[in-house]
Amino acid sequence: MTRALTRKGAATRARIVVGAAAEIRERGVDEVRLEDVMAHTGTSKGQLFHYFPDGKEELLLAVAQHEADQVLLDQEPMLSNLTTWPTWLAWRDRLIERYRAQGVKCPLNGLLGQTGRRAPGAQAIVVGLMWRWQTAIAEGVRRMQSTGDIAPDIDADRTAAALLAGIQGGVLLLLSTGRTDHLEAVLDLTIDSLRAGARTA
Amino acid sequence: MTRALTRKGAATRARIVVGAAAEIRERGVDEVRLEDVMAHTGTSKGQLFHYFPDGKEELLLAVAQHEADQVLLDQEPMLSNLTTWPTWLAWRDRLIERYRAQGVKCPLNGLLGQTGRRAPGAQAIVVGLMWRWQTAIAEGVRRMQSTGDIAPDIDADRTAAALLAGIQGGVLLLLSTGRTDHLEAVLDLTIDSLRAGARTA
DNA sequence: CCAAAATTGGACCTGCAAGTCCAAAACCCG
DNA sequence: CGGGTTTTGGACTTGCAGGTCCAATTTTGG
Repeated sequence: MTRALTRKGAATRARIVVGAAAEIRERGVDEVRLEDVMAHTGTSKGQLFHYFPDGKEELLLAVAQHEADQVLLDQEPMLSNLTTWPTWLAWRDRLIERYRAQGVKCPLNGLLGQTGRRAPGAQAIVVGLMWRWQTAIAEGVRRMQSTGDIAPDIDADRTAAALLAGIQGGVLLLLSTGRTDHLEAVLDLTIDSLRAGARTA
Repeated sequence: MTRALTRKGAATRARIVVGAAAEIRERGVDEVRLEDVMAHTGTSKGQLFHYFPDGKEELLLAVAQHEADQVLLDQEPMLSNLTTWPTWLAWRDRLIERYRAQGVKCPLNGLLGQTGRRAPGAQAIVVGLMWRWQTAIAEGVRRMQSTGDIAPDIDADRTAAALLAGIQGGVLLLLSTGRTDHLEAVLDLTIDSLRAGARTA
């Protein structure tokens, strides 16, 4: 079934997903036609429906998964190693740098706003992404607590939830305003707050 | 020009905007057809294009403005009177209650994600909303500083920016997960942090 | 090297939703 | 009341994007 994929076929499929993802990031989900994807990836309509029998919806789902994975990969290796303050700051810098560079071209926006409504599966992908993201942050907080760098009475999960929300909102506001002020404020204030608490313990 | 509106005409126009807004909140921007609006508001195509000559785009813009205004109105009178801790908490409760009730049906999502790309004017509306929102919060922080309830060394604008981002992200996550956990965490942790700082001053 | 299966190209179909048009009805004001 | 204007209804046009189909070509495995 899924085993019916030649090396060449797999390559084409991947090319379509990556190309479509780029196109969508650039111009938004509902501005991208299948024809655009075809042109941009050098494929034909027959190929699109060969690799994605359910058409656009299935393609969007694949793109969503691809983009979601990418979001977390971009934060490595910091995100998985939030064990010292320098790492936290490096993570902070990476986030800001990444989103500043990317500007208005946000994969998440497309995933959440548009794809989410259509494909029920996309919802699950986003939830999965957020869950992994938040878990990684919470894990970081706990490790810092174990070394005494963060006060033990802090609720790691709740803090991670708030920080994640702040990041998402910061990115969202970046999309509207074009500025990273909000994202920076969230990260700086939250991290400062966590550091300040350490001495209290 | 705009004065060529009979009392009846104005009523019809308003009915269209309100009805379209409800429809969009319920089912998402790109799931709502003009025909749906017509059915839901008891109007004809002729009327739609009579009151919104530029068609769907112009209608969406009007809806966006309407929804944006509504967002802030829903937070009154608390948002304009963040002068005591009880008011802050009441504001917090109102926000959570409102978004919990509204669930996945979020006007902002539609405005930002979909409308934003299409109509350049919608972008401006969202920015305006965020600006007013953030300004109101910052004003609240400053007033609390003037009464000594919040530490004077806190950067009101930056704090407001972070809080606003947190709220937006919290709502965004509510859309994906269906839970208000993130929103609550942001509000509680931020407000607690502000209160804790007071004694330091 | 051959048959079966996967891959590819692109013409064609189809449905739908935005937008156009105009004539009928209601309304306003002197 | 009466002429001009606004309001209303709904049939019709149009373009387009997703999806179908199939025949040609390449690849694979034995």
